[in-house]
Amino acid sequence: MPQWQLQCDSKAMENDILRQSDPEKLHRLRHSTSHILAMAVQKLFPETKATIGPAIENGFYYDFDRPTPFTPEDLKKIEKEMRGIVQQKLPMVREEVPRGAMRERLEALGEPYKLELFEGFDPDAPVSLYRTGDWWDLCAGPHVESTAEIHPNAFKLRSVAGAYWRGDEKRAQLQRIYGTAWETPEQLEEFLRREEEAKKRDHRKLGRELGLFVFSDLVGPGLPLWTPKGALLRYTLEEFLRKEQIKRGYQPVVTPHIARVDLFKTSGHWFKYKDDMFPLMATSEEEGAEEGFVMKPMNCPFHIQIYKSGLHSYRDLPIRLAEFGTVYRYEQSGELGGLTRVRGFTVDDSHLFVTPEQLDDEFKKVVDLIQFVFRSLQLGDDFSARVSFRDPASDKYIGSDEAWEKAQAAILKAAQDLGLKYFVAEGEAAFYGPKLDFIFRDALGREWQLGTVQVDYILPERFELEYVAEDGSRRRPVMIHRAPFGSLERFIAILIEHFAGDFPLWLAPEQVRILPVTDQFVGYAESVKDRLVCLGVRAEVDASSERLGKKIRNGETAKVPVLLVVGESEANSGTVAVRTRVEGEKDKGTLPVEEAIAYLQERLAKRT
RNA sequence: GCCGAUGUGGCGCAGUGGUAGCGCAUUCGAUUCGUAAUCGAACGGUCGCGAGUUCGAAUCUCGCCAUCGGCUCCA
Repeated sequence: MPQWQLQCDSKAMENDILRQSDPEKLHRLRHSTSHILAMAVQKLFPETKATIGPAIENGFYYDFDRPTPFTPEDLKKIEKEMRGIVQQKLPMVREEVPRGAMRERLEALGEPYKLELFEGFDPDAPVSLYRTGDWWDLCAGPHVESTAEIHPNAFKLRSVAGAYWRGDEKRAQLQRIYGTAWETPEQLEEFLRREEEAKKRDHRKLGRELGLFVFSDLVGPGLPLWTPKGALLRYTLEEFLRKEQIKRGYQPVVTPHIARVDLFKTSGHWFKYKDDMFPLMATSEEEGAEEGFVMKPMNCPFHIQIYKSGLHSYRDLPIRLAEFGTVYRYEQSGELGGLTRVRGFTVDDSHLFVTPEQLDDEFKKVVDLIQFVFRSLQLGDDFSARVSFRDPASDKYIGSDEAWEKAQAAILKAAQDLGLKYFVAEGEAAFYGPKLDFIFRDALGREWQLGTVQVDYILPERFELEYVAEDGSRRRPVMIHRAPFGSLERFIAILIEHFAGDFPLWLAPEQVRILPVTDQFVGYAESVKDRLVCLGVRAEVDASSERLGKKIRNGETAKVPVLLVVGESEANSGTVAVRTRVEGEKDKGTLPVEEAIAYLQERLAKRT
C-alpha cells in the first residue's frame, strides 16, 4: 500500500511514528523551519530577496528572488547554517507593528515582495512580524517559541525548483527551496525510508520492469507504446467496462481521430482550447487561413454529430453513446510524465443525451456505474469526490450564467442525494461545464483526476440539439459527459501503483505460469497449460533449463499471480503444486488439476 | 513553456582529459535439479544528438533532444 493509504489504516495509525506528533504542532514547526531557512539564506547570500515560505504536507518551502539559482552545494551550506542557527536556541518572538511603521521597516529592509504582500493585507487587521535573533520576517505566525524546539537532525533540504511569484507565470520566477521537517530524527528517517518504498511502486519503474509500456524518442514524448502485456491489461479493463455498459443501456460508437477544424469552431474548443491542440493540418496555402483538419482533443463533438444525424423522440432518451476514444492534446513539455500526463490518451468516453426531467436520475445512474467500477477494481475508498465549479472571476468559460447555475445546482444536488463525501472546488470546472470528479493520489502522493461526470447545457445549445417532446414541440436535451476511468493511461498508472504491480488474477497479463521441475515434465506442463488456455486462462510454461528455484524466482519477480509446479509426483497423479502471491496462502499445497481450476475460477469470478 | 538536475550495451550501475568496464538479461554449451539466483563461454556500447576546445573528449564549453523534481496548465 502507498504510504498515504497506510496512514489511513486505523490500526497502522496508532503505531505510526509519523502520526505521533500533533498535526498543529508539526505545522508550526515546519513553518518555523522555513523561517530559519530564509534566515540562513539571507545570511549566506545577502542579496537574496525573501518572499513567502509556508508549511506544506511533510515539510515546508521558501521562495527567494536572486540573480543566480541555488546549486545542490548551496543547499548543503544552507542546511549547515540552519543547524547552527537552531542550536543557538534563539527565541522566535512575535511583534505587532502599526501599519505605517511596518511599511517603513519593509522599505528600509529593501524587501519588495514583502512590501507587495503587506500592501495587499486587510487595512484593519493587525500586522505582525516574527523576530529570530537579528533577523525578522513579516508573518502572521504562529511559530515555535524557540529554535530549540527544532531538532537540528530532524529536517532536511531536499530540492530547489523554479516557482512563479504569486503562482502567475507572467510574473517573476523565483527560486523555491523545498525541505522536510519532523519532530525527531527517527521520524525524518522513517519518512525518507517510506519515500524510498513509495518509489518502488512508481508506475514508470514497474511499467518497465513488468514490460507493460515503453516510450520512444522517435515516436515522441508523451506518446506511450503499449507492449503485448500492457495491451492485454488494457483490453481486459476495456472489456470489463464495455460489458457493464451494454448491461446499462449504452450504445458503442466509433469515430475518427481527426476532423475539420470547423467542428471544433462550432463546439467552441478552437477558441478556448487552441493552445492545447496539435496544430492545424492546413489545407489552404493562404496566410492565416484556418481551414483544414485537427487531431481531436475531445470526443464530444463527434458523438453530437451522431446524435444529430437523426430526429429523436423523448421516448428514445436517454441516448447513451460510448466509445474508447483516443484524443490528442498538446501538453506543455514540462508537464509530461509517465502515463499520468501524456499527449495521446484514450478516454472511456460517453455522452448521454437526456431530457431535463431525466437529468437527476441519469446523473445518479452514472455515479452508480463509476462506483461499481471502482469497487470491482478494489479501489474502494481511495478516492475523494470533487464538485468542480467555475471560478466566478474568470472569463475562460463558455455559456450563459443561467446555464452554469443550473448545471452546478444539478451536480451539487446529486452529490448530496447520493451521500457522497465530496468537497467543492471553485475554478476546477471544464470550460464548458461543471464536473463531479474522482481524485486519486499516486505513489508519490500527487493528486490526479480520474473519473469524471459533467453536466452540459452549453454544447446542446451551440450545436442546436433537439428532441421531439410529448406535445410535439422541439426541445433541447441536456448532455452528460462521463468517463469512469477518465483515461486508460492515467487509470492504469494508478492501478499499477495501487497494486504495486501485483494485479488481481483477472487483470494480470500472465495469470498462471507452469514450472516443470525438470524438462522431463514439460510435456505434462503443456497438457495442463492447454486445459487452462481452453478455459480462457492466460497461462505459460517455463520450459527453460533453469533449476526450479530460479524458475520460481523468475515467476515471483514477474509477479505472476499463480505458479504451478509440476514434477514426477504431480505428473503421476494428475495434480499441480499451487503457489500464489496472496499473503497467508503462498503455498496452497498439491491439488488435483480440477481443484486448481476451481480455485482459479473462483478468484476470477470474485475479481481478487 | 519556465527553473534546476540527469542522460554510459535491453535493465541497474562504475569510469572526471590518454584507445570503454561490472552485474543482471540475451545466445551457445554443460547440468536434469522439488519451492526466490547451477556452472562455463560468447554476443552486445560511434558513452542522448550536433558543434567547439585540445596532440587527444564519456570526461571541458556551447546548442539541441529526452527524462526526472518543481512551477504554470489539465484525463
